[in-house]
Amino acid sequence: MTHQSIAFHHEHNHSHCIEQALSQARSLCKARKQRLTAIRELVLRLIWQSHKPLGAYELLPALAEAGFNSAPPTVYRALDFLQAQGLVHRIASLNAFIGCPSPDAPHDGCFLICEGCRTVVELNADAIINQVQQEAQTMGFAVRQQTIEISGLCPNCRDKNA
Amino acid sequence: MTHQSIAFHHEHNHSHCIEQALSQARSLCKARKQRLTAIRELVLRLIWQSHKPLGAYELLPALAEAGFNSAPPTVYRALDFLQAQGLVHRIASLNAFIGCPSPDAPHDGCFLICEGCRTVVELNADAIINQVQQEAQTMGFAVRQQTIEISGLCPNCRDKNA
DNA sequence: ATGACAAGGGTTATACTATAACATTAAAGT
DNA sequence: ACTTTAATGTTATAGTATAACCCTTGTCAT
Repeated sequence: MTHQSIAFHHEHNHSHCIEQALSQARSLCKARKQRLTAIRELVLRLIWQSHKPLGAYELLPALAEAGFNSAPPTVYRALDFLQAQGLVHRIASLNAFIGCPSPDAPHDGCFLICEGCRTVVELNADAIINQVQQEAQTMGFAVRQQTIEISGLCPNCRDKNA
Repeated sequence: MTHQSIAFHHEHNHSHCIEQALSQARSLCKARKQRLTAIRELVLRLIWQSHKPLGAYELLPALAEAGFNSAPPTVYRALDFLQAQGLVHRIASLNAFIGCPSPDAPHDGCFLICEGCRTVVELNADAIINQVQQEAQTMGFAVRQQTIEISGLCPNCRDKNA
């Protein structure tokens, strides 16, 4: 099983995903002298509770339960920080957020979004990105950011429908 | 000048773009036995008034001026129709809509979005789409829809900034 | 230590985007 | 003409995101 396809196998031990994401976040923030505060860490943990993206407003109840303010700015601030650190990505086509499995280097994700189970996998898609760069260059266009979101059916859900 | 790059040259005779888009829309709808009503045609014309995407709410004042109801559902219905006919695309990363230059065959667009002048160009990006298909196939993922939106600077704006 | 400054968070209000639900009107087919 | 369907009008509301202001807490130089 490749790293990338793990999320499409619902039998995987997901607590590994969570713990790895959190410990990586802690060490990255430390190295960058950024503060992974309680709110920020909680939001990151909540987002990593599954491989399904969560909307900002879905996070608010859990913040309230944990005793924090649960007005929208609170969660958007945390999300802004996490995005800036590359710890989460925003999925524009879903208005939702997903944890980034490789936050070491800043990058734009390339996502496979299952319309059956809503699982999202981030591809390591150099080939696609290079292709985009090449097309853009032909037009004299200087790429700054790429939004690449592919919707369809993951292997599991495709088989179920068949 | 290629068809695709026209929008990045602001000297082009844009009335050609508008008239071509509208006449093509009329003939397509006729062939498909779909009704390009006054509201729908107006919305399409408004969207084609530039190569910059427009938000749904930016269209409402013009609808009101033309004597139509200008509540949100009116414009969203028109946009839904135009999207279904492939006459406009929605840009997810901007929550905005842009005219499609090649509505004959249904397709997902691949867009270059200039952050300087906000002009958007739709690429004819078979190479990218094939690359995406290939990556997805490797994962056993069945692609249904692609959202590919590239932000950056068009040739004009890039030169200005330099 | 302490004061100045910057960063984070609380709070209220509001902007922006999109759809639900139901009533009314207009068009198309018979 | 009658029926049926499609389109539009209308009101209300859901969902997403940010502005603005204030207070608290952490950081750092002195």
